[in-house]
Amino acid sequence: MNKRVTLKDIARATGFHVSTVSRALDLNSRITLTEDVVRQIREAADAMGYRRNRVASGLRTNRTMTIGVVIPDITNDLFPPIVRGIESVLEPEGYASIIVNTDNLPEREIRLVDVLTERGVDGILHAAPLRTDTSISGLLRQGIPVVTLNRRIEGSTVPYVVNDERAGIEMMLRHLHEAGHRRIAHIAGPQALSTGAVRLEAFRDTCAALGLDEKACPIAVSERFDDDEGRRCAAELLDGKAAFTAILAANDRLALGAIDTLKKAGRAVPTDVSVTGFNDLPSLQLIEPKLTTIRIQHFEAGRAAARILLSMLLHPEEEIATETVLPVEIVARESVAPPDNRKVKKQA
Amino acid sequence: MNKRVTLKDIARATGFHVSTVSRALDLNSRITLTEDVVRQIREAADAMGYRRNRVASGLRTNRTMTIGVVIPDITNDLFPPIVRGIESVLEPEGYASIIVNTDNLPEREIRLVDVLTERGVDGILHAAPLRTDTSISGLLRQGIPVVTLNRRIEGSTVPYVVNDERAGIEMMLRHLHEAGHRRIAHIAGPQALSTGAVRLEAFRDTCAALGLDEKACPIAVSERFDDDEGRRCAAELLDGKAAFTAILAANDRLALGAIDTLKKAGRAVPTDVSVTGFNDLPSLQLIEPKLTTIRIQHFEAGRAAARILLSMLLHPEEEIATETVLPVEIVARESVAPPDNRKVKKQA
DNA sequence: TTGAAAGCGCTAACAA
DNA sequence: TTGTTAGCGCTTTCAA
Repeated sequence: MNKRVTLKDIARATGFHVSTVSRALDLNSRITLTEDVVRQIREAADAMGYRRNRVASGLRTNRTMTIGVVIPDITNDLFPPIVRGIESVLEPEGYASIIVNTDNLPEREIRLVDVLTERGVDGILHAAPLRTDTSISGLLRQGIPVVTLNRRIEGSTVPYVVNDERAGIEMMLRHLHEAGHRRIAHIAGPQALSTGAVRLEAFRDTCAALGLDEKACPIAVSERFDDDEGRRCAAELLDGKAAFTAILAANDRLALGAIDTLKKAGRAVPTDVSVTGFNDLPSLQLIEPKLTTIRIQHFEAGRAAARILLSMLLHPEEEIATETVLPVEIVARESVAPPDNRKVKKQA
Repeated sequence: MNKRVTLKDIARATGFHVSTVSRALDLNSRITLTEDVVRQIREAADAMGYRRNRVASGLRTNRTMTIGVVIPDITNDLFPPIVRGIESVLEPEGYASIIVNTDNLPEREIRLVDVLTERGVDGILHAAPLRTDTSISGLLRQGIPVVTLNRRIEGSTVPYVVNDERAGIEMMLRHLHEAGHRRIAHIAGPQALSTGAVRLEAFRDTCAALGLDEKACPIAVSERFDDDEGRRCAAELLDGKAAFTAILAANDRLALGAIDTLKKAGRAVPTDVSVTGFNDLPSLQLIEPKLTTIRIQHFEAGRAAARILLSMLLHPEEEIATETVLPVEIVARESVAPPDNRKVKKQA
């Protein structure tokens, strides 16, 4: 249980002053020291097992080399790749990250952002903030740099990185349209989350652009992005009076839940009803039927946001990209087939 | 961009001394202050939006209220629930966690544990350390409390929380035995990881206990706990001369990969070959055939380890549980069926 | 019960 | 090029 080695200890051992030791150990010090002195000090530091106390240095410099990462829930498959993407950029630069899970609860978000600021994080990466801002304006007032992922803050100068969700929904709807579908239902995501709202809007807009009748495109709105809500919304759609030959779900989990309900209702996928997802979760590869979906770049979103935050920290005066929209792509698999028009008529 | 409010600011505003302010704001201060003074100070602090600077208080008290969590990889489905379990215990007590991903690489582990100690974490929760200790003895020398999860450190006093893996393997092997299987192959996990080694050992021991012929129980050892290695090992087993009617895989991913290879080789699961997993990943529910597996308690393991660490931090003198073994249970689903003896004979 | 003062370990402006 | 000194914001011992 050795006590920790401090600069003072090294100073005592080498005969130099603490400030000299500090400078010798500072990799990007502007001040030039005699090569030999630096060597002596570094060797002593190594031998004694010195580790810089970042708490002390953070207090002095006001930089903790720690950033805060705010996510809804790490057990949601979307976020681990984002976290690793962030880490892949920040870690080589010497930053560590404190991760907090908000569960999309405003009170939790407020409390947890306090947890981060109390610890003096140098900046915050905020993945999936709520649609009504709970904590970001407060952070800006404190002068803490913030970059959001997954969603932009409207009418604000906060830089953001998003996936091109509008394009994704549009591509998917056109894909179904080209396969011959004209009656396409949508299971929308929670409207309290930007992803849910944006995708629904894009769905409506594209329906209009394609000249699809609004009544032929029924919509069920989910409360959460999960299987259960997918099941519930699919049942709601089946119970409705509008017939449909395809379901475009706002994410993969909703799609999987919907497929489950369809199967239980005796509707085969994709023979009777086509179903599509959004996100391209890794686990989809093993699930039958293999889901047609939109691939978004989780890892890359984390990287991009981290790079922006980094440049805000290192070069505060420089211009930065305030808006980054990552391209998405469609992954056509087995859950889409042309509609069976005979059946539709019968049903309608 | 207000500057942060400090104790000094509150002292100036209220007319009291900083030390008085500090005491008034310290919830578990032993020192008694006049009720009215406390109220005045607290009100001023609230009004001014004071947040304690934990960097400064950490420097003074040597307690950062931050703990380090070391995991192999957050994108591995096992770990998010562990992380949330940890958080569920530590967060209410005011602790934040810095999470690092080692990717099971010793050099990374060493570097990242430095990242944690440099930041003065009060303790470390180490999930899945390597079999040969890379960082734990160093932490103990520095007097940093450590609890390991998933694996124990042999011949050491470090408290650990593990799942009862031996029992899991034994239950599963007996389950297959009772179904009539006598030629059971094992796809073992990486032997550099304790989970891989322990499960293999338990497999061998239980085979012996059941009186199964060693030659009837071929073993393929994987390099990683993933689908690809499951595929490769299954192919290796199929190419081998030993016939088998079941594969007991060391985890779910290996099992899923194996099923893929079996299908492609024209062997139906479970009709021709039964396959079992370990861990009970949530995504299994949607994958066909539904895998028979062992359910372990990820979330609860995180909670238990965090509770132990907490008591080490708060009551260093008290006795703590050095060994916690969480029970596992078998989840019988559809990937196990009685062997078709005719086929085995033909093949053997 | 409150105030004064020291100091945690480090960095950086200033001096030599 | 190196040393001196002050101080980041907080806690805590000692004194009043």
